[in-house]
Amino acid sequence: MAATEKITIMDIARRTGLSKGTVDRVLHNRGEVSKKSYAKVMEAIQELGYEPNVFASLLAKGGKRLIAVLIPAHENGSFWELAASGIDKAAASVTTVGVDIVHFEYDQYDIDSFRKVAGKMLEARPSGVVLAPMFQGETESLTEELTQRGIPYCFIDSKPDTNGYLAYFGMPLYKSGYLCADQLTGGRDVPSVLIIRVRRDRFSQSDPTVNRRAGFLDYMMENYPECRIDNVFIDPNAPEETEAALSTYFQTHPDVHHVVMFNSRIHLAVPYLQAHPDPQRRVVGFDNLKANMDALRNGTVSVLIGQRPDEQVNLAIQTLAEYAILGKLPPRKDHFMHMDILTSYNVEDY
Amino acid sequence: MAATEKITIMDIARRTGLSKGTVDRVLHNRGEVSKKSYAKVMEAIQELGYEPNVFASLLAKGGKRLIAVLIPAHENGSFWELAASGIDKAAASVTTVGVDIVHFEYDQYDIDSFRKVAGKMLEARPSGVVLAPMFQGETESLTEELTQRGIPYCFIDSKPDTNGYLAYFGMPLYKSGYLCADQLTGGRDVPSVLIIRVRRDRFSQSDPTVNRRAGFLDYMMENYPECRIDNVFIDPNAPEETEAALSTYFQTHPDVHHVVMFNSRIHLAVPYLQAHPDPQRRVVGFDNLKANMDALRNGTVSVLIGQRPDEQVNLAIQTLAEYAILGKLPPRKDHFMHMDILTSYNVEDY
DNA sequence: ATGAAAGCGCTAACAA
DNA sequence: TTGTTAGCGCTTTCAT
Repeated sequence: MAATEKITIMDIARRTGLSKGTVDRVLHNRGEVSKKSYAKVMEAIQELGYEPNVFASLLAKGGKRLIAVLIPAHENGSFWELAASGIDKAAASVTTVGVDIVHFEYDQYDIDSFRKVAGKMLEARPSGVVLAPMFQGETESLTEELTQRGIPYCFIDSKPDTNGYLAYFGMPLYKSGYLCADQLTGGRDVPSVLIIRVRRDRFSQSDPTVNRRAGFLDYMMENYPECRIDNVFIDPNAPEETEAALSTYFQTHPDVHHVVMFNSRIHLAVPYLQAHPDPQRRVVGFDNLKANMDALRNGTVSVLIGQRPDEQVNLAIQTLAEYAILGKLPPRKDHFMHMDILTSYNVEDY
Repeated sequence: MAATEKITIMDIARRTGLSKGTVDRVLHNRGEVSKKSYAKVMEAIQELGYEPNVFASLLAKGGKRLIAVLIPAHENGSFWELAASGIDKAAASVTTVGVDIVHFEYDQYDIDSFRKVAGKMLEARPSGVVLAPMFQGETESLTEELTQRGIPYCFIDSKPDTNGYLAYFGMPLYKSGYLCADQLTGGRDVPSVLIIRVRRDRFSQSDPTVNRRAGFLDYMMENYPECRIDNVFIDPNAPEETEAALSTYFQTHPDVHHVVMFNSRIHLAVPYLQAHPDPQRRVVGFDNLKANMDALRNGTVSVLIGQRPDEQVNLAIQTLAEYAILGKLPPRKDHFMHMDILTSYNVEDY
């Protein structure tokens, strides 16, 4: 696997009758080299099978590279807090190879904050950036800017329909809805299902869960077309209202035992569900927020589908680091992460 | 997060009035240093917050470090083939920091082959070794030898009751049996269960699945004590016999719809099961062998519990590499991996 | 357009 | 026991 591993720029300098300096110049295309010398060097590189020594290069260059992570601010116990936690993990491993990570946060409901923070981020002149596409238009102009500056970037969580990104790490959304339906029904006919939704999402430009919902509904349509599917909308900022909404619903629909939520907020329904137990009930939600996992443990939630957001940012950072430092391209662009099925029996080691 | 990042051994040499050489000596505990100087250097390191520059170190050292992986030979489509596949993954990332990986294989049913291969492995003078403890006694003497030579080692898959290892990566076996039972029953009472076992395991000194079986039986005892549990033994090398055994069993027990196997060989039962479908049947097995995953896809197996053996060896190698190169100790010794629940709906991105 | 030379921070062999 | 020194392979001025 390892080559003879001895050819240095000195070897190729000698071979071409040029100097280390010139060789270096062609190696980095920094002009100031005659066509002739350029060709000679290139040839020698080929023939000798020269491979640069990363350590020497990095040592000589000195300094550090910067990788920026641009994601929504993490309110406590939110999905993005999980994602942010992947930063430290990545930091630990890339810091040893001379790259630092800066974390930029914006308000995911405020496009201006995104613009502002994105600007700040650019000023830091990062060698790579990890980002989650929240505002479509703004994301587009940002990536254009990045492309212009030759700064590579990775998407996590979801990705737009563009193509200039270095890599993407996320869950296959449509399939996650399908999986969710299967876990909810347990593969058995079910007469009715309640979908709890966050009111805001109803009008949100880009509801990240639409694809997931589509997958869910398709599964139901294909397997249990008779199943009745209800929707209840709640407000994440008004717990009492949530309780009231669910209460009202279940009073008129005591026969509904299957409950599902497509975003990471199933924990919002937990207080009501826990206060009104139903031995026949089955509840499925998404993402391993602490509150969700607690609900799994105490039995209020049956199954959680997880996507390791921390691992997503970790991988994105690693990919960027390898590219920025070693010029190593990832084997493929799109990385659909495995969907983890969590129950009370395997949640502990997650 | 990033310190001023400028302190070199030269700084600490000046600070202590000693020379680079001496500082280097204490940095690497290579004796030849007076207690006094040692203390001074250590203090300066603390105060200045010195952190070695990996690149410079690696550049100066030159050459490569070696990490050896010592696991059973991987017959095609076996569990150990999966583990072995983690080697390449790890290789790709550690090779850039100057470490090579050598893979040693032995016959897991032949203790002599283990001895022989272990000897060869030692001759390669690795800086670290990854191993799966198959033969208890031999493993013990090998680890003693490694300790003597100051070579760190990690266990994967399972681990003995010793303590000198750098880290361990594996599935929590007892809990995996518990989880398995829950997936098999779907949390509903079940009148009877068939456990398929490999005959050889019956007398095998160290059946890796005993703990798993214990977890399974405990779950059943606690939740469905009335459930009848049958065992059928099969021979992995005699497919017709397997078919016959299952056939005989199901002829006399047509009412049994729940089937489970605790090792990675559920695929051995697939031909029979597929030929004799039962819409009520539920089958649970372990490990993501290709044949098992195919059975998941075609519906013969309902659930597979996976432990990412490739990830286990990858992590073990990474840990060893970090330790061997950077002297970085892992945050903890024992790493119980998450148990993945695989169904036909989430098997694709695994 | 090209060459010479001074490091980058650390290791290791040799002196002292 | 300690200090000195010559690299490791590459980058980057600064002359030429």
